[in-house]
Amino acid sequence: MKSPMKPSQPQEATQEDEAVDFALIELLFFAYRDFTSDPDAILARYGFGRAHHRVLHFVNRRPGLTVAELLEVLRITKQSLARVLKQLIDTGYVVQVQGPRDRRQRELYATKKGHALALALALPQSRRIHTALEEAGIEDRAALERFLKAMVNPELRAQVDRSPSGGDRTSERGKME
Amino acid sequence: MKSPMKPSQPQEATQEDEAVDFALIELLFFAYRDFTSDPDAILARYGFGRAHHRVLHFVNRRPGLTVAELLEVLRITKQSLARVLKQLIDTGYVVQVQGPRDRRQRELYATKKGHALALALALPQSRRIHTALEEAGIEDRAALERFLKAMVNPELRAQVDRSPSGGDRTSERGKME
DNA sequence: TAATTATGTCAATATGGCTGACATAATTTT
DNA sequence: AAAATTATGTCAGCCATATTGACATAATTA
Repeated sequence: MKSPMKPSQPQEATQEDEAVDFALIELLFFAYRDFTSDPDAILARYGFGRAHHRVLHFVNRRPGLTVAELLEVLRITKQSLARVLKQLIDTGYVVQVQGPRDRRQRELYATKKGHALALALALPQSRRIHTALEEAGIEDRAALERFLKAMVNPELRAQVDRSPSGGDRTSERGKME
Repeated sequence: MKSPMKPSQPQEATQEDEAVDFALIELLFFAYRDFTSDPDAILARYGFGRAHHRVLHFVNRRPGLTVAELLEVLRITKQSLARVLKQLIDTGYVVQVQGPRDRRQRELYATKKGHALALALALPQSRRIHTALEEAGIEDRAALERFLKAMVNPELRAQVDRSPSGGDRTSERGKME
C-alpha cells in the first residue's frame, strides 16, 4: 500500500487530450455540485434527502403526474421511488388521487405544505442561478436554455417541454379534470 | 394507501412562484442527468461506478494531487474515498508516490491505463457538450464558462482554477467554433 | 373471458456516502 | 529530545438510494 513505490507509468498528457473539453466537463461538475448543496442543507432539517427533493419538485411542477410518468422523468425504478414517495405522502407533502379516466392510475399532487417546501428548496437555487447570470454578464438567457436543452438526450427532450414552461403557474386548466 | 382519497389540499400556483426560476433549475437537472449517463454505461463494463470516475478524473487532471486535496475537491470523507481509491490502485489505474517534500503525503498519478480510461470517459461527455454548443448556436463559449464558474461557491472557486487550465488547451478563451 | 396495464409490495443486494475510533509515520512545535 | 500535530490508512457499523426479481391486486383493453 504505502510501499516506496515509484510510479510504474505515471502519465503525461497525450495529444488526444487536446480534443477533449476537460474544462467544461469539470465546470459542469463543480457547478452542479454546489447547485445541489443549497437544498441539501434544508432537506436535512426535514429528515429528507435528494430523492425526496426530486420527487417533490416534479410533483409540484406537474400536478396530476402519474407514478409511471414520474418514474420516466426521474429514470429510477418503481421500487426506488416507493419508499421516498410513501414518506412524502405519510408526512403530508404529497397526496394521491385516483385517476379520473383510468382508475388504476394515481395522480400525484403537492399539498399546500408540499408546495411551500418545494418553493423553499427552489429559492436558493434560483437565486444562485440569477446571481451567476449577473456575475457572468449573460445577456442572452435564451442561449443558455437552448444549450442545456441540447445537452439532454434527444429522445428525452419531450420531458423538458412537458413542464409548465410557458410560465410557472401550476394550475393552468385545472388539474382535477 | 390507495384509499378513495380526495386531496386534502391540492395546490395551485402562488405568486411567489413567479420569482422562482423553475425552468432553469429543471433544465440543469435534465442536462446533468444525461451528461452523467454517458460515462455510466462505460464504467459498468469495468465494474466501476461514478465514484471511481470522479476520482480518476481529478487524479488524471491534476497529477501529483495528494489524498487531502482530493478529498477537498470531491467533498467527501476519507473513508468514502478509501474503498474506491484502493480499487483504482489495485486494478492499476492509479499509483501513489510518496511526497517528495513531505514523506507523509501520497501523490496520486494516473497510470497509462488510467489515463486511457479517463479519456474514454470524458470523450462522450465532451462530444455531448460540443454538439449542444453547436445545436444551440452558442457563439460565446467563454460566457458559458463564466456562468458555470459563477455557479460555484465563491470560496471554492480556487479549486476550479487549480486545474491545468492554464493550458488545458482546448479551452482557454478560444471559442472552438 | 383473457390479456395487459398501473400500481404496490416483499426480499435481497450493491453502491456510495457517513461517523467514530484508532494506528502509524512524519513533521512541526515547544 | 519530547510532545503535539498532521497525513494517511483502516476497522466497524450505519444510512440513503439505487438495483433486480417475484408476485399481488385492481382496472382496462382485446
